[in-house]
Amino acid sequence: MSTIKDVAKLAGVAPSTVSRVIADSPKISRKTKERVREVMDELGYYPNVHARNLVNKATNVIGIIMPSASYAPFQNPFFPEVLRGITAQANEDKYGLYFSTGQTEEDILEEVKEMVHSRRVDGIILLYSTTNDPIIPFLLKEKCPFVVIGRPSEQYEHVVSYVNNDNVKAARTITEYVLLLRHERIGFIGGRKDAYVTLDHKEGFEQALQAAGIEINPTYIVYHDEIFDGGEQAVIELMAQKTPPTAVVVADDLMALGVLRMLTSMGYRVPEDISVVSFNNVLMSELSAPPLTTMDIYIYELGFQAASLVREQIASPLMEAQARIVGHKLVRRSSTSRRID
Amino acid sequence: MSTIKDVAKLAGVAPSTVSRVIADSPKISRKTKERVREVMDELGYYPNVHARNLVNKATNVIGIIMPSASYAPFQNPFFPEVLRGITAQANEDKYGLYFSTGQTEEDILEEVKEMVHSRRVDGIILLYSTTNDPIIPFLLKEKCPFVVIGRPSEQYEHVVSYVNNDNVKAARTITEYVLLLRHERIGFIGGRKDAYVTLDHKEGFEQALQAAGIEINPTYIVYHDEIFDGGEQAVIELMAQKTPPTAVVVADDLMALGVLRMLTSMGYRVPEDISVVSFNNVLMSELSAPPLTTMDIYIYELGFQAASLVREQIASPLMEAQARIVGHKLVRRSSTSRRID
DNA sequence: TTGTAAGCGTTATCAA
DNA sequence: TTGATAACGCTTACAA
Repeated sequence: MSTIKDVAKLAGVAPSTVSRVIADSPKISRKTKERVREVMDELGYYPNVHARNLVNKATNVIGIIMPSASYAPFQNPFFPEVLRGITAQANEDKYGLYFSTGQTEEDILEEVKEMVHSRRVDGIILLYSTTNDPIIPFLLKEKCPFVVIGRPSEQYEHVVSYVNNDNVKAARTITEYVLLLRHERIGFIGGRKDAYVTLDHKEGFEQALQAAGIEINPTYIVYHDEIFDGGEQAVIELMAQKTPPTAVVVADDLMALGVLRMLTSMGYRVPEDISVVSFNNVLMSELSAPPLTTMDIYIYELGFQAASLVREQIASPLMEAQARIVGHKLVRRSSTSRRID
Repeated sequence: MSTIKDVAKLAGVAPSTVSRVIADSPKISRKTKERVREVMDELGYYPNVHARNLVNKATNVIGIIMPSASYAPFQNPFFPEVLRGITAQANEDKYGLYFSTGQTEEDILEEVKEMVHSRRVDGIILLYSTTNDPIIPFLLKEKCPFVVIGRPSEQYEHVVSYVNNDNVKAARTITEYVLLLRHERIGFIGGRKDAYVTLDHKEGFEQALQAAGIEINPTYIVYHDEIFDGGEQAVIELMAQKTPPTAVVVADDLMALGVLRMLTSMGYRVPEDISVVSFNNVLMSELSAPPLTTMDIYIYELGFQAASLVREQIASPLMEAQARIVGHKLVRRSSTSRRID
């Protein structure tokens, strides 16, 4: 494995000259550059990243923090899709990606500390957002550039950068759609209770009901973490009531598949007996029976924007925090119909 | 940000002593260790990984190579699941994960070269295996420890380590199952033609037919890359024939969902009119209508074993190549039934 | 335009 | 058991 010195010697120049050629410094003559480059090719020379990072105090690597494995994560196509967006932009920017492997929340916090203190990464993308996440204050304290996908607590709203959907609005809209279909008894199946997306969905859901003058029935509101089983559980809770809902708003497409399955097994027909809507528009939502009416939130774009925002944060560390809101779009399919009495 | 020198000064020892404390060298007195550790805590000291990697010539990082985005990748739950296995084992072993971001095959080869030459990683896991992949000879030439998930070409069989299923056997078994259900006209929908898993599936499929004394009908064998659409396309090709098959063996659960959908839209009933089997047993295969009979290949285990194998390769570079075969298991559900004429 | 030399934060060798 | 000191491979003043 050759070093900069080998190249220098063979090219008959000083190591610093080779370094300048690598950086494509304008102060080096074309002739020298050519000669040095030839030698580099000949030797198959690649700069040692560690030596380079050591002096540069930068790594060109972004740390990607996954939620703890205990929480829905990799099973849900949300993550692969957001990663696809991040990957595309990172590749564009010549950034590398370093992944957290922690299985528990404590693990992950430790990993983040290590990433930052050991200078493993120049910036971080958090793929989730929950209340009271100790990682956010930590990153803030360390002045490490980072972006959260989702949103921080109100407390940090103006100091941390994030990429999010307007989940309140999205939930409000999808609920309004259900209301327009003449449904009045509408259930809400939220995700993990400490995720901001859940809180925001609930807020939008309630706004829609209130605006329609419909009283909020707390027994119609349930929460579940687990991806399919959660949906199935939730259906039991909702449908066991004396006057069950005629429509449900579900946190996530995958959970909605669980809902569909349980409903079907109970003998309900969707959408004739009960309408189902959800969020995310992952591929699967189109293939279910019936295909789901769902809110597309442009997951790929969330990832793409997060990567581009973290690049900006790294480039200008003094830049103030920035929020980017990605759009959403209702995709009408066949899991919803007008209520008939 | 404090360095080893700061710690040394504050603790009243030499930097080399601090280094020994970090390594928990037995030659350092307990008293000194305690004092140094206190100071490290006080200062919030973390070793700089680049300085360390520079002298150690090791990184404790594994490179993960995804297939090019043009090939089915992230959409398919196979990848998240295999990653989950890798992550779990890597975390255990205190290895970090560095991801490729390349979008094209050339991109990816370049990235691999950079990873290896720049000493970014100690070893590599290839998440796919295709014929004529230039990455394998490259890694071999560089003597970089690596493991492929899937298998290398026969040419390299004894020199590269891999973790695979016995895909020939698995395909043979699932085909035999279909044969036992009295089907004789059986279609085969393979995946990407240059993937070894496809070749092996086909081999097993044909073995089963031959053993049953059934002639192989080339018009019953089709290939498709794209995940759902491929399944749908394939159905058209297969069912448009004068005597269409009464059962199909599909490369992948997701593709099978496409198959199911197209079949349904054409008015065929599954399994009454036509039986469908596939491979992988991803979560979704249980939720389809009807739930799929599929071959579980223990994807998580593939990832887990790959990570543990690459660790071994890194630890003993002279160790000879090793193959690990993960089991498989037929999961009978409702997409198959006895042929009735 | 190029070369010399110091320094980035570690670890390891050799003395003490 | 501990301390000096020389690497590791690169970048960047500062000189030339």
